[in-house]
Amino acid sequence: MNGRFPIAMHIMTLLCASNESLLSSEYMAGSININPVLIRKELSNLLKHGLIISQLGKNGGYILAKPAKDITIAGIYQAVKPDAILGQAKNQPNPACPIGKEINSHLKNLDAEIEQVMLNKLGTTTLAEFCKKFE
Amino acid sequence: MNGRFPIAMHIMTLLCASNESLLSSEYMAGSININPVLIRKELSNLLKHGLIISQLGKNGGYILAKPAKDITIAGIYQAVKPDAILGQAKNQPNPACPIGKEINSHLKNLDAEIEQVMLNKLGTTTLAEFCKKFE
DNA sequence: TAATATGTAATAAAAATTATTACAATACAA
DNA sequence: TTGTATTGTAATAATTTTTATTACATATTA
Repeated sequence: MNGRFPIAMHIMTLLCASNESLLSSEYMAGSININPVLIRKELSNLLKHGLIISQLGKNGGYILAKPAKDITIAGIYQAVKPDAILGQAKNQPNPACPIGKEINSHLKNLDAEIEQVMLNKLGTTTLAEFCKKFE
Repeated sequence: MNGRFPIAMHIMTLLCASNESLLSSEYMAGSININPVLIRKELSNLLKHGLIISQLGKNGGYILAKPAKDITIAGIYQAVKPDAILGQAKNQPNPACPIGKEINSHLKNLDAEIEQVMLNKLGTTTLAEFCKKFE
């Protein structure tokens, strides 16, 4: 996992706290202290996942696509989740080894199980609840 | 998360399947298809965590430190787990922003909760059970 | 029509991961 | 007691991934 989830959470929290006024990528980059282009890339992704809405042109910016009480942390995680939460080996194991031959498929199954319990847990908190912590 | 967990699992599974005969780092590197020095680094770490035992010198190698039924996947994960399973932002958020100022501590709490449910789940499977899948 | 945003491509810089080389220390076996 | 195979680890190089920057087309408002 890289820094995408913290960035996505930061973006969503800012938008939640903005109380439906448009925020610019420049403003959010200032809060996160990161390059505006990277933010816009993540914003593109959140947009694609239907979590936010953008408005082009002057005075444009971003707002949440729906009420924060209807967005769960799980939904945000889904938008940025890596292929394998438990990590992926870069090299193909030796197919002549009885363990090496099969291990990737077993690890993949394990990964799917873990992702499920994570999503269950992350699904119990809404963005609105998370945002309340900042009051 | 990088490739350390898959490597650690591969090592532990090989040792479990070896039925208490010593395996060399060279042999394991061949199954995993990775550089022997990297394997030895991970072996050092597993050693430090008390999961395996090494024997120096000619005909040396590695074996499990205890029966595979007494080792859980959670125990293996603990040996290689990253600081933050949900990822860490590289940059310090803007302390002048009310969200930026606090978000890291809230994300850290969230991370701890998620790690706990992961460990609970990984704790329900032993290495012996995982190893049985390969029969 | 000027100004201010989003959206995105191309590229550069930095950081992290993985691989390699080298060699000391140890223990077995002939 | 000497040669050999193995662990253990440091130093360095190569590769890959992540993050930052530059540039600019497109859209919208005033």
